[in-house]
Amino acid sequence: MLAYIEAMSNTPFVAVIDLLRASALIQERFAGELGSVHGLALGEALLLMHLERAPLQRLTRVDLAKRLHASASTVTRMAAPLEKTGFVIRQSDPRDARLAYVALTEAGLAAVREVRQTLEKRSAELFRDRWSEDDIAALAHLLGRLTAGEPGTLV
Amino acid sequence: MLAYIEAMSNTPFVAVIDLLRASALIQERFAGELGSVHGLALGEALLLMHLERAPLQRLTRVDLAKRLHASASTVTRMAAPLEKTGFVIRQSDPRDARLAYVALTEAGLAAVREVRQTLEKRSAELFRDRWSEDDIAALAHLLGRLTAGEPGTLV
DNA sequence: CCAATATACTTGCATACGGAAGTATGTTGG
DNA sequence: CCAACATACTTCCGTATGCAAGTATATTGG
Repeated sequence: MLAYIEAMSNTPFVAVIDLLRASALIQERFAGELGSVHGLALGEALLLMHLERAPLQRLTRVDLAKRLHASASTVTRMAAPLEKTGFVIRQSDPRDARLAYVALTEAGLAAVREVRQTLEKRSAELFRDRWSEDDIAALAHLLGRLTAGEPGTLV
Repeated sequence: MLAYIEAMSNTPFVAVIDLLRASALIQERFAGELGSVHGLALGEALLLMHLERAPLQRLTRVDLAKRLHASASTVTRMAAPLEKTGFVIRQSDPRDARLAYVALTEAGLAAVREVRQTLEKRSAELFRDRWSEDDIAALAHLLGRLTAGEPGTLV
């Protein structure tokens, strides 16, 4: 009862805690199939999805870092194996030699489209039980407001 | 426009993607102050909060692992520095010698209460702009449905 | 023009994580 | 009773991450 009262008076905190728990749950549930079926980590999939939605389907490493909420060094190291697989290639900017774009290849585009389908399937399964279309839409809308200020689009 | 149509027909996917992004955003924003003010990582704070809400304010390592969506080895290693700090102590079960409880100490209880206050403040700030009480409550309720099956209570 | 500063990226280092293997204890079926 | 299996925990190993430092290029202010 006390927990209930406390929860009612601390709605933002409850939302944040449940959001973190839901995120961990989703990552746990999605990572396995993503790795075994597509050979990609969740982070790599998100990286490719950002590229897919970017102009010219390419982004600099710092832009990717901001979109992925990761450090620049992490992006550098994430790009290396994807480059080796042939999903991305390195491109330089003739006007600014500091920039090293991570650009999606044809193979990468094909891969990210398959990955997206897998993620869509699993996402739908997540709400299969006792969730109305309106509930899901409401959740998506509210979460969208939280991420409204973030750079980049993934869907 | 195409993205808009696609988004509308893939609401579960949109919700999942935005949930992951919101989670990364929150972790990024909370981790700094949590570390500098309380000397704790976000994961350590969640561990202590689980202990605070558990019966006898203690849990076995496997229970903690389930609640934290972490591996058993991770919990073992997370508990070590907390034990060194004096926030938790190791307890054994007289009936089952395999069990090694992680139990909250008085110092740990004091620490987790302060951490909780910090998290509550930051959580409130997250919704300070353009969020009505009803919006926050709706979000908390929907996220609560996602984590309803999870073991343990944090709020 | 150029010195100072800012930006983009990479690499070294310390830390954190999951999975597999190992150890210890508990449970179960014959 | 005890052999086979299950459970709880720890340690080892490979991998991933952030931060700080280093390099290279671009921009800015005098």
